[in-house]
Amino acid sequence: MEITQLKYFLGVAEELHFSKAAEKLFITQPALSRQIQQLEGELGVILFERNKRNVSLTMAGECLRVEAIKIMNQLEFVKKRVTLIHNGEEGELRVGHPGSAIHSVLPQILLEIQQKFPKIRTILSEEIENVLLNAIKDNKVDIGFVRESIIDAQFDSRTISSEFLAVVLPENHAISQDNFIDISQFKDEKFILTPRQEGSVYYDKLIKLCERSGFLPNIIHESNYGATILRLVEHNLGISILPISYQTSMPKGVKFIALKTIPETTSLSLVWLRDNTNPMIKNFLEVCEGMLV
Amino acid sequence: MEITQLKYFLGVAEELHFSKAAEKLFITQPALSRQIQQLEGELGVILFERNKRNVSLTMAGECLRVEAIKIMNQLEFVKKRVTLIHNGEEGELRVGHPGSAIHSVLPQILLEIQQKFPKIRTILSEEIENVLLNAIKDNKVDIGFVRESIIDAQFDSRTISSEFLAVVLPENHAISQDNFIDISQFKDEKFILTPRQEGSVYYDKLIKLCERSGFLPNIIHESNYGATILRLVEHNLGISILPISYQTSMPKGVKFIALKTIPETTSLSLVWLRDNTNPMIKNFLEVCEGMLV
DNA sequence: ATTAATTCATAAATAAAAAGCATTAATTTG
DNA sequence: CAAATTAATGCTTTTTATTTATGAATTAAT
Repeated sequence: MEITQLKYFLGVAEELHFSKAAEKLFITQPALSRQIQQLEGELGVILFERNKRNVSLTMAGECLRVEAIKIMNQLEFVKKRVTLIHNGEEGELRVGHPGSAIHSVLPQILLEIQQKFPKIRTILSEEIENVLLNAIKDNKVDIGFVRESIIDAQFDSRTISSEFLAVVLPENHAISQDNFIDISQFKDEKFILTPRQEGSVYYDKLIKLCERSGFLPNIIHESNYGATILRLVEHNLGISILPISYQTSMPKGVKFIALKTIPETTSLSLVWLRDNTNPMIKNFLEVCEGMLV
Repeated sequence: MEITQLKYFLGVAEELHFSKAAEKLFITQPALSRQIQQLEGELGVILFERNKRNVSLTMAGECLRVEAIKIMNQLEFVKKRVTLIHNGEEGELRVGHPGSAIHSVLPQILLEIQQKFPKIRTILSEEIENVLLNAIKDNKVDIGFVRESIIDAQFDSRTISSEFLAVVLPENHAISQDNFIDISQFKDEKFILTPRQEGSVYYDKLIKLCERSGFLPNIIHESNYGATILRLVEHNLGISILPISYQTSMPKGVKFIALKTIPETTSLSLVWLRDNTNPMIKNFLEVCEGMLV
């Protein structure tokens, strides 16, 4: 049994006339007769009662008609769906992100994805950088947000935004925007930073920043979560350096001093496995770039 | 897209190996590769990620796999169903019958049908003979029970049983089995019979029976329904002649006197339209004959 | 590093299937 | 009864699918 045969069968079932059906199907009448005979032969069933003048469906034929219509519709449906998936317009995209992203770009991006590709379902997982990268390698996550770009042959990455860093101080701290000159002013402070992770460019960048100003930060607390760091600063447990975008979710008891020189910027990149063929990655990137350039 | 292509696709999707799949499908590997390429081309979608050493399903491929399995199962289901219908083992059979049949053979027949062909659904309609025959002609009923056989070119019929007639008397009637000789004994009685219908052999038979005994019955009531007639007899409104099988549903206040000569028998036949192709008719007949011979 | 083995893709040849054309047989209509 | 209609049949051509043979890329082994 072939789809073409079912199509022919439905043609005859609709017209109840071989010649007319053949015309509609753009084949000759004998070809059509043959195919129906063949279908009947294979099924071992008479589908049409034809008595030289009238063609009508048998009960078996009527049953096949109903079912064949269903099958044809299902087939059409599959074609459409498969195309959507191929074009990355439907499916599940597993997005990993650091806690910080949820405070900055992620909500807008997800909103935009929802609007442009309503059939894409995003599955978010918040992970610290090295866990996230491993998840991507293990194909548990399709695409992830990381600070600074990654140098690794198996990954592909694209920088989607760049922002200044900022010193985060408790509100009552002596130094403010007005009397701030350089971060060397904080050389004797206690620092709360993200933990040093294997291969994390972001951490190294922060350390180098201090080194260039002639001191090594005295790190007394570590936390992966920007929100936690902000709270610690608020309670006078130390100061920190964070991407400026955290300012939007800043608690009342802290203040930000933006660092506005070129080396004092941090970039946000998307990273994915070079040979991950999930077609949604392409569209996800497009949306991200379209929004953040 | 053809069924064969889907079958091939599922083969590869299962093995994830073209050569092995080809072997299982009893074709050569290039033939398989070609068909998959063709399918991909037609859908405009890549179904397999093949990198010379590994074959894996893309997301689109995975979607097609799931749906193709459904379609193949549906196809198998249809094949079976259509065969059942063709063999008259499934479907609806519309059976018309006179009221009398429900008191005699019909219950057993339906039970037997249920057991032998559990997928056949019977739709009963009780009709008096001429209405029933018209319903059959109009293809509203597939097969019907009638008393005596029908002489009509468009019908086919088969006699399935034959039984004696019986005189039905009120319990207190002077004549009983002991002193009964001949129905001429009832020549002065009031009769309750079925109504005279166009072309009804049964009615004519009853009249002839009386004529042969030298009288014309004095018919004072008519009713199509044997049960009604029995009640009328019970209440002393007259006597009747009915097929002996009514004895099984005889009320207390009546008695039966069987008429045991050959002309005093009545046959029960099944009648259907000669060109009704409902395949269940054949099986229905078989069951009826198997039971009642 | 070279060789052997595996495996999917491609090309040309062959086989199979489908479609077309011409015609027939049966039936209906004027 | 002739003309028209319509599905089936026989034969030919065209199209499609399959096979055979081969190539290219990759991995594994000596």
